[in-house]
Order: sequence, then C-alpha cells, then structure tokens
Amino acid sequence: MLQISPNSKLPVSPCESPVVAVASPRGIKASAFVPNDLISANTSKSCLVESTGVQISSPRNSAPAPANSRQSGEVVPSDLWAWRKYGQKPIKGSPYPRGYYRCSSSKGCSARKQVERSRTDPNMLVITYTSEHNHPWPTQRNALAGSTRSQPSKNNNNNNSASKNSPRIKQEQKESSDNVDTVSSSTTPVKEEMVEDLDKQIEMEDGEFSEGFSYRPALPESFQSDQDFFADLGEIEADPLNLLFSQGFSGDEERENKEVLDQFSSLFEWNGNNGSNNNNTEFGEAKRGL
DNA sequence: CGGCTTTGACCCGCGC
DNA sequence: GCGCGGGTCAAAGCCG
Repeated sequence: MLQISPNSKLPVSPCESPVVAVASPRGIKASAFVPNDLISANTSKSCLVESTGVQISSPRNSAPAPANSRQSGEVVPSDLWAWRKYGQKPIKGSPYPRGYYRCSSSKGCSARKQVERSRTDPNMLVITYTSEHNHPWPTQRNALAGSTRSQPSKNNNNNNSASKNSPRIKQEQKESSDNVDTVSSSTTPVKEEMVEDLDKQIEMEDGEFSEGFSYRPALPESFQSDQDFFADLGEIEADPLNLLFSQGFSGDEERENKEVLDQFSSLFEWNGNNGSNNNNTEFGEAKRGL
C-alpha cells in the first residue's frame, strides 16, 4: 500500500509521529489516510505509527484539529518539520474542516500539508503532504524560531484527556498516480507483519534518503548518518514500535503510553539530553502528548 | 516582541 | 457566464 514514488525528490514527512521518522515518503505530494479499523494486510507496507498525545493545538509541528483545535485540544501526530497553519476550510461532505499547514522550518520552503479528519471514521486523520521541502531536516527544533505554544501545563492536562478523545494515529503511505503519498493514522494497533514490511520499505528507500537530502529527525549524534538512522529504526520498530502497537492504547492507555514512551525515549535519548529544547522538537511534543 | 492560530475574504479552477 | 468548492491571504488576537 505504501509506496514511495520514485519520482519523489524531497522528503515530505509522511509519518507524523516520533516514529514517523522511520519511513518518509518523498513525494511531491503525500497524503495520509488513516483508517481506524483498517491496519490490515492492505496497509502492511505503510509507515504505521500510532501516536497519541501530540496536541493539535500545539503551536507548531502539530497537526490541526479537525475543528477548533485550540478549544478541543485534540491530539494529532506531528512530524519533525515545523508547520504553521495558514488556513482552515470546511469540506463539503465532511463534518470536519480541513486544516492547511505550511512548513515554517525554512522561509522559502513550499512544503505544505493538509490535515483533515476522515468523514467515515472521526478517529482517522487524513494527512496530505504537498510540494517539497527545500531544506534539510531541522536538526533542532528551536532553530525554528518562535514560541512554543505547546501549553506545558495547560496542555499536559489536555494531553491526558486527549488520549481519550483524540484520534490515535497510524500512518501509512501510498502512492497514487499523481504523486500523492498517503500517510495514515489510525487507532488500531499495528500488527507485526506491518512492522516487517515497513522494514523492507525502509531498506528500499534507504538509497533515496542518502542522496542529497537527509531526511532525519532531530536526533542525537548517533543518528547523524542516514544509514545508521534507518538501521536503528529497524531495531526500534522491532522493539518500541511493537510495544506501542501491541499495547493497544485502550483503557488505561495514559499510563501505558507513558511507559511505552519512556522506553521509546530512552532509545532515542530524546527526552532532554540532546541539547535542544524539547519543546521545540516533535519528539518532545509527542512525548509530552503521551 | 515574535510567531502562531483563527477566521473571513479573496482567488482560482472546474463543471454545468 | 455562473455557481460551487477548495486553497490561500491577511488582519486580529493570543501566547510564552
């Protein structure tokens, strides 16, 4: 299902969660569709990531809330790019509005993404990436100036509640005829096979990633090499991701999420020791969210 | 103070 | 040509 367009040149963050860093489609246009109950064989090739806790309302890096993100404080997966919302429109046929985001990591960057909630399943988010980033990964979030409206205190509360009300996200990518890569988010736990497939996919993409652009998240030195990064990702997927996905996030998901995230965090060492402000990293947000 | 979100207005493409 | 729907702009206000 998830296929990276060969013609794609630049990385577009496909997956919107910390794990997102995993595989990224580099399509001119990529979109995410996240069926809730789907995560099945059809999505096995996807970059399926379950992410909870990243607030939509969080200033940057956050996906938009279907509606009134601020008030709703919904959770959405976030990628490593910095996104700035520039518009929102109600979509005909869908009770949920579509949010329009532009990459704020770099001034001239034309990368954009649209985030909307699936009309069929409110728990699913459809993320569509358009255009390309004309700059490398923001190695440090704080490089993106700006405030972190990520309401530390206020949002922490929201994050907790968010885990209940907001959609969990898995992401998959697929290619369409017009260079649209899709990333989906969903609530369903990921199956192992998917992770395996994802590994394969990553291998396939590895070459692409190494050329020109470094599609990499703000991670510690150990991840400075694309190859190392993805190699490590494989391990990560086999471990934390499985944990994440297998946990299911139901019931006492808050605590579980924390635990899982802690493990995940330790893997990446992203929680506080990478020299950058956590508030300025997607990972940081994701972690906070969880 | 700078950057972000919100939101109404405007613009543009498409179908009839 | 007109209406509709989607995408973008830009002013206002919020937040750290």
